[in-house]
Amino acid sequence: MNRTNYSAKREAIYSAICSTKTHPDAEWIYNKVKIDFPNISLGTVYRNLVMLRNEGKIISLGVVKGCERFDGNVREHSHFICTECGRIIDVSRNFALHISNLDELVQKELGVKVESHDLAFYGKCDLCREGQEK
Amino acid sequence: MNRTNYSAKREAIYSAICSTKTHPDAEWIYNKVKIDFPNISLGTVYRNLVMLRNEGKIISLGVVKGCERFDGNVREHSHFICTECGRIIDVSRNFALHISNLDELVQKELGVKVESHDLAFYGKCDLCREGQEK
DNA sequence: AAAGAAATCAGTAATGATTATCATTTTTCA
DNA sequence: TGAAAAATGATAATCATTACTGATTTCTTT
Repeated sequence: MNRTNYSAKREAIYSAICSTKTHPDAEWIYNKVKIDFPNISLGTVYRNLVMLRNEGKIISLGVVKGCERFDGNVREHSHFICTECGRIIDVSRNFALHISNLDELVQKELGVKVESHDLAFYGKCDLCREGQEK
Repeated sequence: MNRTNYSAKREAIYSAICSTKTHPDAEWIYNKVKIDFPNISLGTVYRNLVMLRNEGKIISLGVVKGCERFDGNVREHSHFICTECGRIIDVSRNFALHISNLDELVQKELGVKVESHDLAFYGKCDLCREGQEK
């Protein structure tokens, strides 16, 4: 198997993700890292996102409006996703107690191995609501 | 505003989605409808998926392995998604009571309008587990 | 410290799902 | 029925992501 070598770029990518609560996509991360590494390639960002995700250092929040979004906060927490602008906001209230025991129920019912779960809320964020005052 | 005219193809697309529990993607639906409408275009499928979703007759389950997946069952229910093969399985156990009251908490905390939520479980399905006997 | 091996990278081409376009066909309703 | 509106087929365009390749960096073993 391939080992993992040190990479300053990978560290910068990870730092960029952890530096924000915007749950960025590859392009955002690329532009952020570019400040310190002007010659970085977008392909390098994508390649390292896969590696960081496999290592469990970041998680994917899925595809929102065509772009995959990432989070450096790997502790269990829920998100609100605005269906209008695509903004993703952390829900600080912890719902783990409500859900963690459900994993076992799903495993039993379906005969599968549940490794994670995700609770997301969808709707209109505050900015989009006032933007259309409704 | 534009009205919505009758369309036999749209009905067939909706029927195709409701005829299966596989939570299909556009390509699957296209091939299914093609049996009865050999000249249907893939673009028509995509166009009608948008319309059916806007009407609330189907829901999107998000992008799994690069393809958006759809469900004709719009009643609240959770899904298990296999991270290996992309299979999506309905969870029959109803968790609505665990979650519905959380919408309000999220609205209060973030000042947003929550319109829906989604609880998904991820892991390895029975087939993928035995396929790698582990 | 230096060399060879392995991993990472930049730059660029390729991929593939989805969307847009437009001329033609179908549906609606007066 | 016939004109206006909506839907469609065929195809081109878009755009996020992946694959490729030769150069560069990191690691290991002297």
